[in-house]
Amino acid sequence: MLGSFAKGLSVIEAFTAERPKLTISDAAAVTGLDRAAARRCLLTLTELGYADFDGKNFNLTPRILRLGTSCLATLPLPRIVQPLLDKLSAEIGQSTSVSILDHGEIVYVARAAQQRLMSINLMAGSRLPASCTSMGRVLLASLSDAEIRKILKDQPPRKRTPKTITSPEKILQLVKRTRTEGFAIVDQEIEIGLRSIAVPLFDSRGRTVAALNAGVAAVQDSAGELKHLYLDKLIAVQAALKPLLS
Amino acid sequence: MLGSFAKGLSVIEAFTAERPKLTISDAAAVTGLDRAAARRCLLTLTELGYADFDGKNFNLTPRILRLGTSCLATLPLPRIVQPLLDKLSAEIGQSTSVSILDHGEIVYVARAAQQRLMSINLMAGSRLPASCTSMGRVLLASLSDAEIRKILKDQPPRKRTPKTITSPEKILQLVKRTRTEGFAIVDQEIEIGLRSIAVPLFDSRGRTVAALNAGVAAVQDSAGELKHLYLDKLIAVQAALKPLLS
DNA sequence: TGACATTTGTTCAAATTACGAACATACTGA
DNA sequence: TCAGTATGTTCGTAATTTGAACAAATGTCA
Repeated sequence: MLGSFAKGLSVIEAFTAERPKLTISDAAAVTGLDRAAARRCLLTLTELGYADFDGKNFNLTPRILRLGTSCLATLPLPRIVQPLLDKLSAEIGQSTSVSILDHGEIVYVARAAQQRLMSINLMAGSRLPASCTSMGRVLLASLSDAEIRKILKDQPPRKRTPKTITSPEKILQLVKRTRTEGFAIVDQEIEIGLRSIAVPLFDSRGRTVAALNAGVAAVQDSAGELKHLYLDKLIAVQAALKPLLS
Repeated sequence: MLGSFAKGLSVIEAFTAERPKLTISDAAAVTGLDRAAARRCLLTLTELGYADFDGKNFNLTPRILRLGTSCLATLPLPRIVQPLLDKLSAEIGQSTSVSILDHGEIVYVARAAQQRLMSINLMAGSRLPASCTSMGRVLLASLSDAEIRKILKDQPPRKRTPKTITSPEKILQLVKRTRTEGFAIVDQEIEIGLRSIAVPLFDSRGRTVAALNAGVAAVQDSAGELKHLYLDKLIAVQAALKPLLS
């Protein structure tokens, strides 16, 4: 285990949208490193061109995107699903997305946006909690109950709207239902005004590798209508993609 | 300079779409590290959850996206430009994008795709050479001639299509013209069948911070028509964004 | 099939590097 | 202005990395 490598990575992760600029002390506080170690990491990042230093604050440069993007590029998934996603999105007139699971979070890997529904700007690489999203529920359904419980325990669901379900047992129940029904509907749990329906995407061997969803403005359709309006179309894409995914 | 941090980062960059899986020896060969060093980096990545090991090959996990995305999230740009980008794209019926410069490459930070024109799938974080793209020419125009020459020398333009201009002096001339005209048109230099027109995006102090473009299928409009069809709309967005960018 | 060659992965003492307590410097508020 | 606090930097010590040497696996030819 290369200690300084691990520390350096934690320093990179310390930069977020809320904290785009960090001083040495900031970085030390966020990462739990001492100031000297944080300084060494930041100086190294700067020397390598991954960060800038204006005499006071450090901030990441676009070069950092090479790291994350080298992985998105690594995934064959986006390229395979994007055409079908665009087609589906145009067909149903709604935003559609594909995401994968990373511990307790879903990570968007492809997206076909129709109009901006959400206050936050989702793009490939964006993350949302799995427990309160339709794609998350569908992805959790592919795990064992024990794994789901561990995730819900390690990252307790936060109440993002008054409708967010935060009880681990209730979520586990909903995930179990998703397992038998083959889809998940989430009603304004991530953001008021937004409902979504998701289905799993299977590879050719039948393993869940991703989730596909459609997001709909709450004013448009009721939660109950989502199934009748969109499930068939989602299932069709699911079937079309199955032989294409390794 | 934390050596093992630097080496670790180079190992992450060794993973690409073409080489999504690497053995220890592969990684060593690509990065120029010796096998022992490459091994330590890969094992560390695996231990931290950034990579998987199947007994033979290593591959990156979605967790890696936290690194790159923490930077995209860092940029206020995507969130500011996306709404106007969507609007522009719908208005002109063409794909539009915003990118920034990173050394000799442009990095997409936001995109509103209308229909897939290009064979490659562009998304936030994608990179293309600056020298043969309309946004790249516009961004290069904000640099000094010496800086441009250095970039063209360090990363010699590759012929991507028969129409790609690769002569450094010819490119410099085109960039100079872009400087006076305020826009750039590139005709099938990045991919046959694709033309594009770009303008710079200025912050409130008048500094070039990004570029905005529209990509058009070559069958639709001639290169000459691009200016009359789209330049006004691009300029309008440029003006609308100027006070919004710090 | 077996023996040789080559490639890949792993170990460990030597050498280099990182660590962090201590020091210096820059703020901050009374 | 000055004490108090927070932030940044240095340097001897201690831990980590290094890479040559070894072992294991894989490929190849008779």
